Amino acid sequence: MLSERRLQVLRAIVQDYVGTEEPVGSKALTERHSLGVSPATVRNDMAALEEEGFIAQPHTSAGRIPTDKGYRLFVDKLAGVKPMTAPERRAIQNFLEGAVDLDDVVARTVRLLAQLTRQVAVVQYPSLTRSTVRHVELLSLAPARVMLVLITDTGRVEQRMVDCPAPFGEGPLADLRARLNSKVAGRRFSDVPRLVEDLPDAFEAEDRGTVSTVLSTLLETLVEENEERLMIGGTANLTRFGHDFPLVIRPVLEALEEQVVLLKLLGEAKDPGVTVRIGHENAHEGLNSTSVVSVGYGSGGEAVAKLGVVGPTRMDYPGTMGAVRAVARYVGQILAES
Amino acid sequence: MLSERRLQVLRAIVQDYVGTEEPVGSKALTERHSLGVSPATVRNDMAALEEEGFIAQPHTSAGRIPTDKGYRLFVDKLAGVKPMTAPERRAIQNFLEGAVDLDDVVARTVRLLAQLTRQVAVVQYPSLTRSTVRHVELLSLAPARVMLVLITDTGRVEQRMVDCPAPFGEGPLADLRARLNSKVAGRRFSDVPRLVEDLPDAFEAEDRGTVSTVLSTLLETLVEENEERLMIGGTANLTRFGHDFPLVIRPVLEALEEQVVLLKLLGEAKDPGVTVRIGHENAHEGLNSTSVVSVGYGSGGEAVAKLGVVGPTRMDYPGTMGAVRAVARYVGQILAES
DNA sequence: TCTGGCACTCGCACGCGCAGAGTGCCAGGC
DNA sequence: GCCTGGCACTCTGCGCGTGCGAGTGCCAGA
Repeated sequence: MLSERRLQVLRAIVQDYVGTEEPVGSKALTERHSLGVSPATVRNDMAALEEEGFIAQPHTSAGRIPTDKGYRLFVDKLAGVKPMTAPERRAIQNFLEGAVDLDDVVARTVRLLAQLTRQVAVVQYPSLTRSTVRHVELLSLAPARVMLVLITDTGRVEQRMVDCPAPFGEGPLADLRARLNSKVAGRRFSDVPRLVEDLPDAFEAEDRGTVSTVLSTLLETLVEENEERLMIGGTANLTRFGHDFPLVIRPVLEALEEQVVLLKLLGEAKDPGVTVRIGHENAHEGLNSTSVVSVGYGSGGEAVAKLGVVGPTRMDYPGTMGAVRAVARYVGQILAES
Repeated sequence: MLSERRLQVLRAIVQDYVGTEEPVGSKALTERHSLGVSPATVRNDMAALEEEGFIAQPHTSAGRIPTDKGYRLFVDKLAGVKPMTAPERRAIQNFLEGAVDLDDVVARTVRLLAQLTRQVAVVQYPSLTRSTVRHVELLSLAPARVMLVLITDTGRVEQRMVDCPAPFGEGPLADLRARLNSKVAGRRFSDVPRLVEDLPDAFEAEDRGTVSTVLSTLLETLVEENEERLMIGGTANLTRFGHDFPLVIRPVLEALEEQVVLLKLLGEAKDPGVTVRIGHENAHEGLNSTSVVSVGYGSGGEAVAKLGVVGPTRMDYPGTMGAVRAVARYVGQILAES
């Protein structure tokens, strides 16, 4: 196992490299951190760290830079989560409280995260399947045309147009609306299919087709929107990625446009706390030189969606993790209130 | 005035430069375009074009590149709009027809535009103020809490939570819903304020406060959402901007995140047809080295919103204009159908 | 186990010269 | 009057060699 001092050396290397963006040498280390030993000793430690794969040199006779494995150790063992200061927390809260609706909450969250971390922010809309139904509304727009509006407890609204196989009167429509709501209001989305199963039986034969059509549209909405939406912001921060960035930035931008990729990325984070995926730990190739810091957020105790940031592996992990955690917490509060 | 041949030379320069991304010289020009004259003659023409400010050389003894003014002349006089081929048109139509709701229409449009033009696509959501009301729905969520749902003829849905000053029964709520819809359904949003003015008078004194609150939330929604939403896509295409791109790309990404800037940009395009703003013609500084090609689209004869692309001034104008125009046309059709 | 010293390696910045592309201009021809 | 071929000139980009400095690895001694 690595000695205490070697871990200190690794921590110092990570911190310096994150700050300067340049390979760090033994002399510079002893000057900037009071390690209490000489550069020569540090050199031996560095050789050992390199042997173990925690650091590497870009080329002989350059300083060392941390590897993905080095960052991993740093995040797991050497660094905590840096909490936000009180003024920062107040600012976050104030900014989020100005939101007028769910879209606005998400939009503000993205901006906030991007600003705080100076990285690319990704916020997932509160998931439908893990939410509960607040209300289902049916509107008759034409004799054989119904609009279905679905409202979740997180304030999300989905609507669909339904073309009915036969004209559908106001009476049966009101009936369906009432029955539907009494069945599903307050229930989780995942329970809905089971709950509405026998609803058509309560209707006259002539309306049964229409009722089934409406219900299947409702179920479709649940499934389709399970493929959830995201909002992204702070892409301008990509320009601070590094010097060589034309090659790096391209796949990142592409990955960011692939919602599926991003959702998978966020979905992989299973821990209750902040999750960090470093470099090659990300399954997607384009993100091999980035790190993803993500966390779940929710209106109650349970996470209904994820949010996070994407940045260079060379990032300020403690600060980023602190910001991500704080934002998630306050977004959860805002959602619970509304 | 410039002679016919000089215009030909300018056209050839623009075409070559757009293709190769490199300054074009007199010799290359005569080889690739059958101008029927020698390089020396072309050189004289180029000198004249430079004198007039249509082209410039990056440095002495390099070829010429078009200036913003040169592109302007090219777009206005020398190039038409390249129509899409029949297969392309079919592909566009097929792709857009798969959309399930408005969000999806917009999302697909963005992807389509980005793919067709290989540039950054911007699509504005159909505007509220220029739309008409299809339906207003009021849902009682708690004794003193009402959800307001607004549905437009373009399929857009907006919702707001209303905290009432006093409990509001189902009876008055149904009454308000009916009166409200009979007043505003089918009317333009801009007419709504006038139409609902005297609605509170029809209610009992105890409910009037609540009715006013609901109405003012409705009006607020109209105003706030007048600040309209956008969707952006194809940012990965920014990497094809040029070699020097770190400096160029940054302000562009920043501008793209400022919805206000983009909305203004699209808003400036007043023509009924495709509008092109080249380089410094764009008011926003960050976009001084980009061109914006935009056009209005709408479900009926009238434009309800804009869409367009942002790319390097060195772009294929005829092709881009053709793609933008075609996509706008088909999106309009899709919206009219739904 | 740590330290100071020393030789060694390499990347990088700098200066130089050369080749190539492209221009401007001029004198001559149609 | 306009076009053309020829010629001298200018500039950039590239390859090459050199010197410098940062940083390392190793070793002997405390």
